[in-house]
Amino acid sequence: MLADMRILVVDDERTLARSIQRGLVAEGFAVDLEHDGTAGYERARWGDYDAIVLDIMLPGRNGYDVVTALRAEDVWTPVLLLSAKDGEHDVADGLDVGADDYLTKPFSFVVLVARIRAMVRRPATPRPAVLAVGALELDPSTRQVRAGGLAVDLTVRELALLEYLMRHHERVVGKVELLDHVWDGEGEDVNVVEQYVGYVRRKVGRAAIVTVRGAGYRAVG
Amino acid sequence: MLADMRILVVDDERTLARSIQRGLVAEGFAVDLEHDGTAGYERARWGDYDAIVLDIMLPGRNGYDVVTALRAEDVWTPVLLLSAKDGEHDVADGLDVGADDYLTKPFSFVVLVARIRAMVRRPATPRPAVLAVGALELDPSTRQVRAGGLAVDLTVRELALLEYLMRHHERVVGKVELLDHVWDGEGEDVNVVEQYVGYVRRKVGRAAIVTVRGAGYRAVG
DNA sequence: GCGATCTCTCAGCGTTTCCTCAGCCGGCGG
DNA sequence: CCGCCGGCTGAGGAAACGCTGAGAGATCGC
Repeated sequence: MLADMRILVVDDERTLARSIQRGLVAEGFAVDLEHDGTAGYERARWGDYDAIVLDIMLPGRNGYDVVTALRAEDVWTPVLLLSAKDGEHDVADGLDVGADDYLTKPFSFVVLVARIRAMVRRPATPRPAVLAVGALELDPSTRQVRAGGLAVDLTVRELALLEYLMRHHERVVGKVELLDHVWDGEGEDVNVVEQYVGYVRRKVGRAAIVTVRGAGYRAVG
Repeated sequence: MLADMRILVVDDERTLARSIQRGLVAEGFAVDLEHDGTAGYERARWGDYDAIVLDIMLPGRNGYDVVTALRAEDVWTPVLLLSAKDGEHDVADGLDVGADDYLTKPFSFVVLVARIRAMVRRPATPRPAVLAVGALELDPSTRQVRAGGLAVDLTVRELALLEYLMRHHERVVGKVELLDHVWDGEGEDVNVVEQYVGYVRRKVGRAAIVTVRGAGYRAVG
């Protein structure tokens, strides 16, 4: 079952990288090492791996960057991020950006293996290039938005807001959550969110975003 | 964000359990203690916790056993296992059986807290998407409720009440218990509960919630 | 430097929601 | 038969919630 599972490990702490490699090899994986972001990215892009273990803090380009770039290049190899800190935002951001899982250092080796196995087992869900919810379409790469076929112009904030709502349209998204992810500020007033929901509604149509009183908003197109 | 995070700690080493409790309380969690597997299981099953810290070696039933039983009962509260030995296999077994994370004793308290936070944050274990009791369906993520197929609109309080009743539909739920869990207030009047049961009944149908005189309510759909 | 654009704060408004109060109903025990 | 207790519900005021117009800084291009 593990025959021919190829894993790329990108971490600049060479001792740690080595020991991860040794451990994974003992588990039957074929493991390649890389020690900086740029090289890691190139290798991940062409290397045909089954999984990538990626440190966030890296020389060259950081982990988020590498994942974003890979996903933009249509490389959907499962990525497990290694994070030195355990602040909430970096983890959430990593997952947002297209990583599949994460671990906080220091981590247990057994857990690492379990996570990798789970990740590989689980069918990779390539994110579609453009988001579509009902009559709404949003292409993150070109920043173009169409509502019911016709193009609308959104400012940066408006777009970020709509994109987040569309990425999570299957559930109700709370205002504080939006504040966290779209405004990445802490002590702000949720009224900004309301104001911007208003702006977006005026541009894409009132019905595209429904208010769920006491809970938040939901994109329905 | 930590407001109202309830944690159950099950460990037969009372000194250790106490000190974990003290530490977690200082971190802003509400913590209950239990010292053997059987009691721990019962409490975990009914207690509506946000996370469970569970020793593997326990009198009564062991940790694996408890997790397995909980998962079988459809309780998906995140579980962190505490293992005394650090052979790898027992840990892997624990994760296989449905635990979310584990720590080997002795562990650092900071790590424990970080793991708990991570566990609670991430929807690791698949919680079944919708609750269903008789003709009632409730989807917590979209906050949608259907009674006999047709959608009904509930306010925040009404929804919380119905959700609690549905999550515990196999037994009668007392008014004071509802006051505790749905209103998280102390010295309130149970009349609020009666009032809201009335509201919900009007919306989802009179028969969905039966009154058990002198005892409380029960969701039957 | 100056206007245009964008972002965010503030205050006010109408509406919904929440909770309290008080009266009502109905079963049950005396 | 009557009174009591537990449960139910209509009414209404207070508070919370969500939306929006106005406008002040900030930023950017010209």
